[in-house]
Amino acid sequence: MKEEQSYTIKQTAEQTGITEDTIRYYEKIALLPRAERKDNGHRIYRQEDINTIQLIACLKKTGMPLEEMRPFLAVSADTDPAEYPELVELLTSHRKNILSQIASLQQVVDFIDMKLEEGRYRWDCSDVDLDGLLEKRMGEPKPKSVSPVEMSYFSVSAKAGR
Amino acid sequence: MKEEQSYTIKQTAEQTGITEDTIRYYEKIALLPRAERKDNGHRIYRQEDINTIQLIACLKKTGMPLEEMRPFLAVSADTDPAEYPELVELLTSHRKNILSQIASLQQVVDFIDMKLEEGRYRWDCSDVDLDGLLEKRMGEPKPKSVSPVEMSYFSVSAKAGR
DNA sequence: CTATAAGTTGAAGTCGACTCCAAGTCAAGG
DNA sequence: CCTTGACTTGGAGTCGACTTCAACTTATAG
Repeated sequence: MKEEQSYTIKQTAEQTGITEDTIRYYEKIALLPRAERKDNGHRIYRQEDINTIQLIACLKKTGMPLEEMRPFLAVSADTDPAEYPELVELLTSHRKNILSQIASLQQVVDFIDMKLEEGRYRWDCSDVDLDGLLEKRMGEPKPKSVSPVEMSYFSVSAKAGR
Repeated sequence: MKEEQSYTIKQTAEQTGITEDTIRYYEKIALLPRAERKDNGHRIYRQEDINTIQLIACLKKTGMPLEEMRPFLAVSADTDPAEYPELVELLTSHRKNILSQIASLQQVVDFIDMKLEEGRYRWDCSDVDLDGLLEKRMGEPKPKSVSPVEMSYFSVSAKAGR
């Protein structure tokens, strides 16, 4: 119904938080498809392209290397994932990946919270119920999936006999 | 009560998942304090050191650059954060940081879930209640902090008129 | 007509984080 | 005594992801 709006590279950069240089770079390494050009050679972007760039930005935040993004960008376009079993595989595997990342991050939050609490109450020595400490912040019960291995640096701070 | 146990660099690498080379590298750039040496010059590590390395590994997972870790490692040792206001500042600010990272990650999970759902039910065109879709997975109500901007790539997939 | 702004290109440079290498030391086994 | 293995060092090389650069085109405003 309405003419598809288009944006300059500068506008696109502003909207996505990705610099113009980087956008061109992504095009160069074919992470983005070659953008359409105006008669003067300037790139033009549509909403669709901006969405793609935002997806890249978001995946970047998950620490995914650019090369690994390629298949995701294929999905983001118009592929039906159900038709490509290995894509479904990929999606579910990365989903698992991210969930474990979230757990990692939550651990660091807990670590910080503990350090902050420690500063406030200033306990000296004496074993303290760490599980209890973790439990009492936030309303969420959540599975508490923190592995004992990764948990170990809590103990250093808990005793820190030095 | 019991003699403090010590580990070789190899054992330390195995326990932390960080390679020997990388551990030496961290020492070189003084991210880790110079490790004690045996008479033959070989490094020896204690549990405390292993904990520190594991904290580094964990922070790495949050995408933090090595340089930014330095203050955190100071905290992890035996500093009382409450005595260094700028450290408390730092901790709370990074805490905020991580929470927003978690939100980002959750978005990608939602994106993946949506794509997967889409494949299963195969809707054609027609606006679909995205909020409803997001809401119905997981038990957690959670604030649903996803910004409209970052949300935009959901719409591309939802209509994808192409 | 010229200056300014906004873009173009290909190539080179930078930076963080490793990763690898050569040359050497030391201890134990055959 | 020689070899093997586990380490040491300093320094060089690699890799991903930009970032900067020089030289150029095109459109608009004064």
